Amino acid sequence: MPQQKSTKLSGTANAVLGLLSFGTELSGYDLKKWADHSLSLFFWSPASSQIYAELRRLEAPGYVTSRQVPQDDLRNKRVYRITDAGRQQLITWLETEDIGSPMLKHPVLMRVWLGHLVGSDRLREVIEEHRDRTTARLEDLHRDLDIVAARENWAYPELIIRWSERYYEAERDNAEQLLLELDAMERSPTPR
Amino acid sequence: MPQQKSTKLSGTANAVLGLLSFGTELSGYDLKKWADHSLSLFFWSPASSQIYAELRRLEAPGYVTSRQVPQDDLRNKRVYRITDAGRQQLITWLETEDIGSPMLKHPVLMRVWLGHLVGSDRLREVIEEHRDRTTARLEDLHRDLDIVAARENWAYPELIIRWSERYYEAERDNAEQLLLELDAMERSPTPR
DNA sequence: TTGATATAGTCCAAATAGGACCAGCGTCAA
DNA sequence: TTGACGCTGGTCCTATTTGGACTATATCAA
Repeated sequence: MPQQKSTKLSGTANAVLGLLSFGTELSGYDLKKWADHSLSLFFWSPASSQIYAELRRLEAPGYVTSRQVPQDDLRNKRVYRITDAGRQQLITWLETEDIGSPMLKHPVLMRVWLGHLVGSDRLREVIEEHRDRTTARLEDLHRDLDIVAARENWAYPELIIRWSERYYEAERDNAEQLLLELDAMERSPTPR
Repeated sequence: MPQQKSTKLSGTANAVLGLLSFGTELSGYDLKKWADHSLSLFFWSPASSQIYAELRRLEAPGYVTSRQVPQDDLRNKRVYRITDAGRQQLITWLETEDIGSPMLKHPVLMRVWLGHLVGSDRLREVIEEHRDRTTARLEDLHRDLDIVAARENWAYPELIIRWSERYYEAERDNAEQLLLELDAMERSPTPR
């Protein structure tokens, strides 16, 4: 019976527990794919090395269990499953950890901010590309929505996808507006 | 004459150069405050230890210069100024570095995503608080806009603030919509 | 037959966060 | 007037996290 010492878990550790909390058994590799696909919409996606490290750290206090699955005669993979203690730990974290502010890391806005160094043609190019990539992303999301909506017990992830759709729409519109304001700036008597 | 070896600079290093590129001489402490205030709108704000480390790293290849400023008889501070080489380095970085995707780290959405563990009252509470904090932030931003608009040479930062206003408005509306969808979910025949 | 892509990881260096600590000064209240 | 607290201006240390290089095998396509 493994002791669950109340070691503070990092955000990444709890994110991994979160992925496992939907019930399926997953390998580190699976977790990375899932994270890229779902978690990355609203949180970062941890590096795979980080995921493997967290899994080992989660196993010691008994928050997850693992077993070997033979793949073929030479290889096997290790799949992980959340335990009741792990689920409880996650719930406690969700309820007690205070909720920080959202963080945004936006390379396009970084360019705009330093517009005085960039040149407005290049700037416009960057923004237009961002707008187009956002629009493309929006279509992917719409496909994801169908997939997620079909599953049971996925009502909350579905909310996330709907939220993301609205988020990307706003992003696209904001890019458009930014282009308009750039036009206006260039026509106005801003001295250099 | 310091050699500027073309050592790759980290994102943080370039962000610091960016802050200095507006022309004023700044101490590490000033830079941290500025970063918290402006950079944090669309990029993260580096830890102060990180800022001091980057400043030392930027001085070696001659991207910034520094001088001591006596404060009182016992203490003095060190202020930094960007050099032409630094400005050129920053421009090169802006033009050649490829532009990654925006990254979002959103603790509120994390809670929503794990809604099956959280309980819908708590969830609603979290979202409402987020909406209110966003609204408050919006007012601060509006004040900042007046300050920034008054300065010359700050047209691009002004664009950023306008962009952020639209961003926070969308965030507020999205939170509101999320609350509506939660209501709908609870009235619908979702088992458990 | 060669090469690309997917699976399933490990390892390491460098970047980054974040808190503890230090010191002096100013201010406000008890 | 003494103490508490906060702001300025940092340093130092540890833990976290990233990201790339590396190892293998299997599978599919040109």
